[in-house]
Amino acid sequence: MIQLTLPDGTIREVEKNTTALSVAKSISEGLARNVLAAEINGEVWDSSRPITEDATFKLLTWNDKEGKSTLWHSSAHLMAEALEALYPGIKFWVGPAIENGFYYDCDLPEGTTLSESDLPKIEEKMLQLAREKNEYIRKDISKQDAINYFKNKGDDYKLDLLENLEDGTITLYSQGEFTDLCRGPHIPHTGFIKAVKLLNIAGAYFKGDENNKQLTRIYGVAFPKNKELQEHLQLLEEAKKRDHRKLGKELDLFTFSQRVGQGLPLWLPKGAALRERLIDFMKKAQINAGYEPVVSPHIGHKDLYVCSGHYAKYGKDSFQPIQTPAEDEEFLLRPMNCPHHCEIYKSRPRSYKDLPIRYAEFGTVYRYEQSGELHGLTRVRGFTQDDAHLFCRQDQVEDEFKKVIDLVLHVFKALDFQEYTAQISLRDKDNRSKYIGSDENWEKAEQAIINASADKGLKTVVEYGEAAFYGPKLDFMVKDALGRSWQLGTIQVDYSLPERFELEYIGSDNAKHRPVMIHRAPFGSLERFIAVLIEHCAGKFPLWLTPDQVAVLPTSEKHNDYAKKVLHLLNNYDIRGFVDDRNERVGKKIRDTELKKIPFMLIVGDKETETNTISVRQQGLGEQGDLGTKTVEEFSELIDELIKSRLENFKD
RNA sequence: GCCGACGUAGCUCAGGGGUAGAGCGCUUCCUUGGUAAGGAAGAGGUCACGGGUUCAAUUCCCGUCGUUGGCUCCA
Repeated sequence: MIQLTLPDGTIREVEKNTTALSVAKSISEGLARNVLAAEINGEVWDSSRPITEDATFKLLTWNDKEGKSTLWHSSAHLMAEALEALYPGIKFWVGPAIENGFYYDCDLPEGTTLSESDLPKIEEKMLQLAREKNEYIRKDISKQDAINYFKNKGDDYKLDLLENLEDGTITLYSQGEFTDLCRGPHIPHTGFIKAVKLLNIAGAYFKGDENNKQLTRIYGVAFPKNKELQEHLQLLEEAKKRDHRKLGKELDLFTFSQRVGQGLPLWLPKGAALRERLIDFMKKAQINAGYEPVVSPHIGHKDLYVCSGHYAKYGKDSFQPIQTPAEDEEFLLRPMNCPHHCEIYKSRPRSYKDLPIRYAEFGTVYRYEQSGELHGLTRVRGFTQDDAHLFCRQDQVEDEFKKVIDLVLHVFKALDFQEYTAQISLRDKDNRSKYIGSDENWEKAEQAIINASADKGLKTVVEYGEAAFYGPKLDFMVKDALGRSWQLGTIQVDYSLPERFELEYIGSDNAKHRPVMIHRAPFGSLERFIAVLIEHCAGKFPLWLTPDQVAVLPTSEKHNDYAKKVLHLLNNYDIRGFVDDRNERVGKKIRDTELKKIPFMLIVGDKETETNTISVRQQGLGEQGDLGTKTVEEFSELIDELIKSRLENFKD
């Protein structure tokens, strides 16, 4: 007999070689029908694998993350079986479960190509095979036997995998007609897979290296119930509705032009105004936080970027240098603002009493992203960073970090980002040769970030080896309403640039010292930030930021003049909007305004004109939205109140 | 850059070897209407661009440009 410790701490005595599945059956048949795998001593196992010793024991179902990935991994095998049946001679590389489904990389027989129109056929084959309820059978195999098997099958990629595996640890899994090299685990049989959707086909380089052959990658997702698939598809639909490219067009915020060039956004009046408001908001906060605005040009001499090291690292893949005709000098479109700010720092000698110095600039930078990398506003070739560089003493790093964290949280509050995590990126624990700067300084800087984050009560994740070569950093990840994660604000310590630019200050000991530099951008880039913001709020921006706060709706053309007068008054109170003076009924105007998500509708007709008032309706609340009749002044107080509750002044 | 898909009116999209259609939007007219769609008429397209096949191409084929999913997840 052996002892199994269940998650609730109870201990169950069972026969040696019992399987998780039979334990589940002894609890309840219903449970057993839902068991996908089991966690034995913290390792995910097939539910049919005999347990030979005392262990902690947990059954995994669709409700567990590991249960889902087990089913998806098995679905990848099922897809491979279907592919092999439909395309004999196909070869396979790897087919893992991923965050939201699975994929398999494969090499199609010579002359065969796959397109999305082939996917339904593959899905159908998969479901047909699933209904056969074929068991996933695990088999230990010697390395030599495995090599022989795949050599015989002609599966070169699997032989490549086998090379790196140790004899004695190798297992095969088979279901139906398909056998794969696999460490498992898998679900009991294919019948658990009730619904399958293959999502797209993509090229993927063998081992991710563009010098290697490109394989065909098929992405899919699978579920134990058809209803879950339908829900998943609905979620994808919802994501499409929130897509910032779609909403950006609908809301007249930005556009792209083939003539101007790909990846170069054009901001339309409404988008530009929204952007300006964000910039003003940040400028105000930064002034309060002791930043000094600076301005520098969009190009710089090549030598500047040779000095900073950016030329060596990015020069080749960048926009090519601009030559001057007479002097034959070379200039680059700036890919970063920091070198310029270093030169501003260097413009005169600095004393330790001057530090910290905080230079801020909404600096537009240009980077040549590969055409395939471009994506809406999140990946562009010209963008504006809310950049600032802090020059400080080593002993000031922690305090500066805390202040920047405050600033980032100030931004998140104003824009209603409630769910965020902070990632602390530190050096690789083992390999320290790739980092520049002294061990001692790194130690101090890493500790400073950890302390500052803890002090501010941030939910943090520490990632070793994710630091930049020039220093550790703290990145803020924001989740949108659909749970997708985006990296926005960033704070990075830099030991490299002060070195390269030979930045100095005179210490209290009258000797020269090197300052520490901190890069920080709470928005990251305005383009990317606005994109994420659009998706986060589904186009319904906070009141202080939204392009039109009100629509004035006259009930008939007779009241257009009064409506214009109202708008004029509102403008005097810094409230923005427009008059809908179309020749339409008020019901139509309300409907259109509701759909455009404009926060307030101000209806004016005979009554209002006579009494010099407006009838206020709030968007999105239906009948609840009727706030009654108000004077313009009363309404403006209401707006002020609403904005103030969200937008506090940043206090240092 | 590479692999796949897509490109038809301002927007969303249908169509298909015989030179084009819907809804919304826009313009004009009728209506002057009170909290989610009043009615009528009209203007708008070299069907991304270039080449080929054909009596005939927006439709089929090739190329270019652009957009888009992916190219990190290692049995």
